[in-house]
Amino acid sequence: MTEPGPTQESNSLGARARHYRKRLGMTLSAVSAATGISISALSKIENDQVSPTFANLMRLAEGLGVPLGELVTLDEEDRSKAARMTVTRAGEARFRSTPSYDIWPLCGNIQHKRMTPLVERVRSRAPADGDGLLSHSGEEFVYVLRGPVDVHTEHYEPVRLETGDSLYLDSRMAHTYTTAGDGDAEILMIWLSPPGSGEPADAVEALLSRRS
Amino acid sequence: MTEPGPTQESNSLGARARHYRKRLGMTLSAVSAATGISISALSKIENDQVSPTFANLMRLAEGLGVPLGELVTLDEEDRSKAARMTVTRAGEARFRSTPSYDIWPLCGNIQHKRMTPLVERVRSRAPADGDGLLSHSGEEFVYVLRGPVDVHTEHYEPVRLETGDSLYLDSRMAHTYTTAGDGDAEILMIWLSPPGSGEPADAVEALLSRRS
DNA sequence: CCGAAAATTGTCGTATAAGAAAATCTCGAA
DNA sequence: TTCGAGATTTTCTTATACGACAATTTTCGG
Repeated sequence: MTEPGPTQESNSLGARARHYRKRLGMTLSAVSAATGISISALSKIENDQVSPTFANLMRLAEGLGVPLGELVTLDEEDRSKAARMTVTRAGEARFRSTPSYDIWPLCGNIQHKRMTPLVERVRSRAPADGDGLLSHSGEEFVYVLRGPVDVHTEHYEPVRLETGDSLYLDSRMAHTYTTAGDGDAEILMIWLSPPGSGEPADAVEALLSRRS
Repeated sequence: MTEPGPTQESNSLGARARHYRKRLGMTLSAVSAATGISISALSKIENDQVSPTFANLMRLAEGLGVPLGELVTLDEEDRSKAARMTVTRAGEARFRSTPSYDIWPLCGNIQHKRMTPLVERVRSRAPADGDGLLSHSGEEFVYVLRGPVDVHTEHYEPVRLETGDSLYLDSRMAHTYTTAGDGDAEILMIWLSPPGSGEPADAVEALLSRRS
């Protein structure tokens, strides 16, 4: 029965569940396989036709790779921004450097952005060469422009990335990058500061100072 | 041991529920009155004899004055222990497509990431070719892997990006990408969803769904 | 327009959560 | 120790989520 739709509950549990599923490009049957919940039950959950049990909520969060708190919590807070668009040409970025990296912050002239994009040239060949493993807040995504690159972390075995490979990691886990080939490697990194930590206006400076 | 006794949380839902109730010095019947949940149901929940429905979880969190995420989420150690990393090899990503783009979501299997990285192959040569200008919430960063690419927006003149150029834009401004060369172009896009999207604005979904 | 995949809706049997009331437990006071 | 009143747990019955299957409907690409 289609309730007159008091509101298009964009923040209902079902809407969030669907959101996370779509985000992974998964179908209901894929989620069903991943969670053990039947397709029909999933459909009813996403359409808010049932009130799922806690057990199924946990399975669903697990299968979607979303923290349970995230799945059930309604977020609030809408921030507005003035910034609209900025372009950085190849080679136009301002150059910075640390013992282990040459860094080109991208799109630095936009003010209210929450992601911090950088191109880094990796010069060191071993973790000890430069700064060692570093831990900081936030998350980072890395796309290898010119590899190979080795990723060293405190919890995983080193991973070798070739050109075109990508990686996503929780920055709180200590990590560092080294070049694994003959010459320098080059990576594109996008760093995302945690929600509470103000504008990443000086994010690059923070990174640079941490690394000195 | 001398456990100071301050909130040694068991990671059981019932234990947490009981803890929050005790902290308020409330009795089961008081909570029942505050939440509308029967006393017996509350007792069973606290003893982990049942798997409460989502409806009751919300009422319980409300009545206890605890954020729902807090009530259902395991403690901090668990959260940080989920030190996470994921790698996607070049060409390993799942393939999706729209009339104007071929899309490879990257690192789709990591838990709780806030950025959504994609590689997109841009096929359309004019904004009208495909989806037209698209507006959604959040921010996006684009790095051109193989150009040239034209960026069309509602407020700016079209911008031509060559290989290695990058761009940062407020996704709420309608925009689209077209290839400006002979063949297809390829871009790396990182989309960042807003902290609390009152609007179900999922870029992947928006891109994948033909129109909206 | 067509066909295939995905998603929704409906039914039924089963498992189990919710609610009401009775049974048991706690614990302070006489 | 006993008593008793509130607090909690344990029956019961009822309500409803779940899984399986089937039938549409919707979506989306060709």
